[in-house]
This record gives sequence, C-alpha cells and structure tokens, in this order.
Amino acid sequence: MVSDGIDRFGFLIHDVQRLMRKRFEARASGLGLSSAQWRLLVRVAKEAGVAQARLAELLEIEPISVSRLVDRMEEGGWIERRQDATDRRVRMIFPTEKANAAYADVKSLAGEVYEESLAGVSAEERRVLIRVLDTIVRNLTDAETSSLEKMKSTEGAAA
Amino acid sequence: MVSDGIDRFGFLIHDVQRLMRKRFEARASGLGLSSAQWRLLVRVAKEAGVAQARLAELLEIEPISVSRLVDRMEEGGWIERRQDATDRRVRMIFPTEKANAAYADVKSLAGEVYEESLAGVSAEERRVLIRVLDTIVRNLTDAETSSLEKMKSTEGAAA
DNA sequence: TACATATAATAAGCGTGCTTACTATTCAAG
DNA sequence: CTTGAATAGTAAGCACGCTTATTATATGTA
Repeated sequence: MVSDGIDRFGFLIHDVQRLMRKRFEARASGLGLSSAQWRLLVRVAKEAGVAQARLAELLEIEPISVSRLVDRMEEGGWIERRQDATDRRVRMIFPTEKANAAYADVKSLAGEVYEESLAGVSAEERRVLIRVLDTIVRNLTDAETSSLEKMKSTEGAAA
Repeated sequence: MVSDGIDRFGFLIHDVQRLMRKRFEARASGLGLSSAQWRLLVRVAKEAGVAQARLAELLEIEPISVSRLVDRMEEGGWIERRQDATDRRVRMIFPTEKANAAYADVKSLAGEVYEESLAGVSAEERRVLIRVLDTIVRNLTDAETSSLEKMKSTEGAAA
C-alpha cells in the first residue's frame, strides 16, 4: 500500500482545482468573469489580435470551446472580433477597454486566492509544489503524444 | 517578487487536473465510465445503500448534480436506486454486480495514471505534494464555512 | 485553371457542474 | 389533526468542456 495517500492523488487534485475555481469565481463575480473567461482574457491581454485557433492552442482547449467562450465574452463586452485582412477565415481577438481596466484587478484577485490557498505552506514547499506540478504537466503532455506509439510496440494496454 | 512561478499556480493546477482527467478517461473509456462516474462509484462501493443527499456531501457537489449523474449511471447499469422503507423521500444507491466487477480495474487504472503523472518525482517530493494539497483543501474548505458565517452576521442572508 | 486537401471558425448535441424553483415527504408545534 | 418548516429528490436552463460534422477560405498540385 502506498502509505502517504498517493492513492488519493486524483481526488486531491480534483478537489483543489474545484475549490480554487469556486473561490476565484466568488471573488470575481462582481466583475462578471468566470475563471475560463479570465484565463482567455489573460492570454488576449498579452497578445492582442491573436487568432482563435492560436488561443485554442495556448489554452489547450478545442477551437469550438474557444468559439463559444468568445461568443459569451463578446456579448459581455470583454473582447471584440476583427477580420484579418490577409486571411478572411481568421477572426482576430482584441481586448476592449473594459477588459484592460479589469486585468489588474483580476491578477490581484488571483494572487489573493493563491495566498489563501497556500496559507501555512513554506517557501520551500511552494517551490517543490510548483516544480512537481510542472513535471506532471510535462509527463502527461509528452506521454499523450508518445503513448500511442508505445502502445503499438510494447503493451496490449489494460482494459 | 515571487520568481518561482507561484503566479502560475492556478493555471498549473487547472492543467494538471485536466490532463489527469483526460488520461484517466482515455484509459477507462473501454469501461464506459467517466471520471465523475468513477468518483461516485468509489463512494458507493465503499458505502452501499448511501442516500443521494449523503453522496452529494461526500462528493462535495450539489444534490441536483448527483441526481443527474445517478440517472446516467442507472441507465448504464452501474448502480440501482431503491426506496428506503422508513423514509419514502430517500433513494438508496447500490452498486450493481457490473460495478463491483469493474471496481478493481478502475482502481488499478487510477494507480497507473498517478504513476505516469509522477514519473521522476521522488518519494520525498510526493510526500510534500500530498501534504500541501491537503493543506490547500483545508484552507479553502475552512474559509468557505467561515465566510458563510460572516455573511449571516453581517448581511441579511438569502432565503 | 481545377481539383483535392488543409485550416479557421461554427453548429449541434452531450456530460458535468451550477442556480433557482418545484414536488413529495417528514417532523415539530400548536 | 393541521399547519408550517425542513429535507430528499428532481426539472429547467445556463457555462464550459468535449466529439463530430459543416461552411468558408487558402493552398498545393495535376
């Protein structure tokens, strides 16, 4: 048996993500932004004029999810779509003034939520936490591509 | 400044949760179970006959979410609802034979996903990870309760 | 040029969470 | 017993993710 509760790891990650999202949304509800919208907004703020397809890559969600998120955010007055002159398939996404004004608020709100979450966690533990989470993302992102190839050669896979 | 990437903490947790869920669902798709259904199944396997309202508490989701999850799982033949003889409002949830048979598979699948995620992470780092995640859950759960009490004392409260 | 393929975005419809509002039932008070 | 509040479950409808399929536009190739 694993002894440290590694067997609860999936539950824990799920709970932490859910609680942080809830906390953030409770704080940011005054702004009218959900956490998904906030994530998109951060990208658009850094890279105004980005195409939806590129946003999907950056956010690692499907283009259709971006499409509908952008629909709601456009309705909310957070962003605007503009045509690309050279490629008429492309919609370039720009933040509105309202979005630029909210950006700093959103960042400081996020910082508050992080601090509440990590109360009582030492600087060293925080470093380990971030490092391990980065490792996990790398493990799962790499393996996502390579696991198909591995499955072909080695195992018959569990089922 | 924070310099270790604490400012990316929310993004990281979100990414890790999403990638682990995707990985698990890719593996478990042969079983026909989503990760939400799997979480519910684990609870029901440990506590056969549990009421939906209690499941909502255990899973920390709303009763209506349990209701619809249970609908789909009942259709899938994973669980069955039975009337409680002493309280006709209550639906007791039991795992089916199919569910009991799948339980071990699901646990070992989850273990595989955890190991893939944590490849290259030392035992000590894993201990820190679990400890910190537990702390975060406690921090956010406690404050959630206390903020409700705060609301009661200050505001008129809804309902 | 014309046809096939690839890419950007969207539409339709599903799963899982939510809020709000409702029904059925239980329980506490009178 | 009757009224009223609390509790268990569900319905309706929304947000945000997905898969699959469609439309419009670009691009590569015969």
